[in-house]
Amino acid sequence: MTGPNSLTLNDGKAGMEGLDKERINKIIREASKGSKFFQHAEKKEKELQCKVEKMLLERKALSDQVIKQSEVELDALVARLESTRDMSRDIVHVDMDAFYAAVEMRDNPALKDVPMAVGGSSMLSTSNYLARRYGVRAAMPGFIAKKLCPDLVIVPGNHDKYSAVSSQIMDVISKYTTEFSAMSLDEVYCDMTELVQNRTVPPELCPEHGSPETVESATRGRSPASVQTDSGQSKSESKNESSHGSSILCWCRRENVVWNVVAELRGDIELATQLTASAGLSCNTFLAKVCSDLNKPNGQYLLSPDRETVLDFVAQLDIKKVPGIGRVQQAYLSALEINKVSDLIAQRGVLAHLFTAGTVQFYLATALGLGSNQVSSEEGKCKSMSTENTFTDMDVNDENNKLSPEIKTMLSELSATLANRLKAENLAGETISIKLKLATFEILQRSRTQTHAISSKEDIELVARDLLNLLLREKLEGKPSGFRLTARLLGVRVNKFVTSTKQSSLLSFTGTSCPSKTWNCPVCEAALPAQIVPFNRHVDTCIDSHVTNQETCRSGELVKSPLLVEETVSDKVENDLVSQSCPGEAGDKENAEFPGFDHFKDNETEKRGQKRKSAEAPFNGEAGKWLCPVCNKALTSNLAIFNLHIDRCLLQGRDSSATRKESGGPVGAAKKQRTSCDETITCTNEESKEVAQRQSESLLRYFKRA
DNA sequence: ACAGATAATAAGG
DNA sequence: CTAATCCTTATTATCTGT
Ligand SMILES: Cc1cn([C@H]2C[C@H](O)[C@@H](COP(=O)(O)OP(=O)(O)OP(=O)(O)O)O2)c(=O)[nH]c1=O
Ligand SMILES: [Mg+2]
Repeated sequence: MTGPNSLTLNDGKAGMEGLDKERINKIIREASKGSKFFQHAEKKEKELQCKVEKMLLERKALSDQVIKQSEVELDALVARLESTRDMSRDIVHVDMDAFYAAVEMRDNPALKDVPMAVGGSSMLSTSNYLARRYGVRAAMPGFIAKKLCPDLVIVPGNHDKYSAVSSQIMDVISKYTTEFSAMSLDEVYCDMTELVQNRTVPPELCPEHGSPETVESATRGRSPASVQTDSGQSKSESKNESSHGSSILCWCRRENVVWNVVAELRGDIELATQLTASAGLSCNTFLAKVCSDLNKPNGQYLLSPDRETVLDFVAQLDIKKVPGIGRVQQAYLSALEINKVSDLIAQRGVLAHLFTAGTVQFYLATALGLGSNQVSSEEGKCKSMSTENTFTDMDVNDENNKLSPEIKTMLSELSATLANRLKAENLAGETISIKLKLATFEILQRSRTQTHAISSKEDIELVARDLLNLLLREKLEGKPSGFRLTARLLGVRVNKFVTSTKQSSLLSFTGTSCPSKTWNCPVCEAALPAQIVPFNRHVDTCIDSHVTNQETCRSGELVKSPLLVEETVSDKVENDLVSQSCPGEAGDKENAEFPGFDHFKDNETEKRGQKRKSAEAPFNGEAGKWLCPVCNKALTSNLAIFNLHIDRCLLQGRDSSATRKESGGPVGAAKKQRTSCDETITCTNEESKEVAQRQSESLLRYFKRA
């Protein structure tokens, strides 16, 4: 049972039909063997096979009776799904052909007739159709592609250029409909319903049907089920090849009008960009997407909005063609001898016991050819932003088990670029994650939700470095001294964005302003002269008014705490920073652990120095220290560091109480990724309402599907 | 029971 | 000669506090 994995060719992509898969896989294998990547891929493959085996055991344990029973129960769900079928809209999926590669070929005619790919020797983003004949495709390392096709020309990508071209494409589409949404630079869903209605003419005015006879125009893009003998065939066929203009004379029938409109759209895209697009025409996003692949490149495929036609169409589909079914799902399903979409229905009674309710519902909806017919409308807002870098293997820890300088530098750079990108979109987020890919290709991630949204380079770096430190501690546990954790990738992500009015609230004290001539007030953002006493006085009053005015500010109590703390600061912890003061922390004594705040050391001394002179103490009336409301330790009165400490402390509290609880008794519960479906569709009487609700909720979710 | 946080997995371009 | 991306979203399981 060796299914497809990262070590074998993924065909099934447009332009990759009928290749010598045998030969190609041999070359890939040859080029890969022994590498760390290969070893990791093998490991993952084994793990997957293991899970598949487990599932098969569960499958074996199912009696025919139980399966039958589930089938009956699932039929209710099928009926419910069926009742949601809506084929009234004309949904189109537009997908540029070999997009990046096509742009490069357009701009450099020397690349026109050679196999080429965009990317580098390490990784290709995509390839042109000539290169695909050799098995060269996206997500393949360039050096392996070269072995498959020694004449392959690899050109570096230019994302900005593709982005600009993408904008042109969107401009063209916006002339057709306002209801469209871009899934990527080269993919768009459009709702053409309205346009189609507007451009449909009455039969008596139809160029083709002046007379009553309704002529079905068959084209290359006709669905198999509806191909029939008709007179318009040759005309439509040739039009389809040429790809622009209206290929069908008839403008009185819905399907023909969509066909013509989309042909026109694709023509306009080509006029504007000199690039070709393919399109799928159907009644929902799922079907449209599948269809857009069928006549690639530079073609279109229409699937008639007819229930039987749709059912026949999906039934014969290879399971892997379904968007949402990737290599893992395929492995599970093919092990169950489910290879076509029709098998999903046939084996629904089995699926019910092996997959989650959501997955079963997704499968059934798929088999019914159902999908979302809503494009655009809501959201459009991004939910996370991340940057990551791959580098030659690098030690994470130095000889003292501190973060190595190289890693710190990486983290600093990543934080900077991420902060810039956040700033460009005026975003700030509460959750910071780091990602570490070890030299073994194993991926580790850690995240922490702060009590406030942050966006500055310094804030991001501060939290990210803390997370990385904690991860390092964790991974170093029980390891002999001298052990090095070595990584090949480091990444930083920010999510849980807050609304723009809520962001830049109290606590996003940006260190960026500190070295400059002016400092920005973290509350009102006013630029103030870089003098500590007046600055702090300003911030003080700002915070006071802010706290009282904004009860919605969830960090309000944390902000107030240091202000309300009585002057009980113990002087024993002089220069403490966060990690030293947190309970249970083996603290780093270096201030250098807090990047971007070196200048704060100066500020601290400046503050303290001036405080002795001045009666006006910033933030609190005492020795430049605040008390952590959680652990009661005295801390520097640096807002960012203070907040980091609190976030950490809150977490620590949770963790340690959890540890206490757990250590009291045995903790069991084996993990189960695919739960058997006992609490799902199968139910009786009272539970049914609840389940129905859960299902209809997830129904909505799953129906979005694109 | 529910909601939030976390970490891993899966999938897509 | 080496070399296996980068970015975004969703789902799932588990654990936590309420
Ligand atoms: C798979 C992949 C795609 N891409 C980019 C490059 C592609 O040109 C672009 C669109 O992806 P696709 O639409 O999947 O591929 P394509 O447009 O190159 O070819 P076609 O549609 O004709 O099959 O996405 C990446 O940048 N990284 C990746 O890992
Ligand atoms: Mg494409």
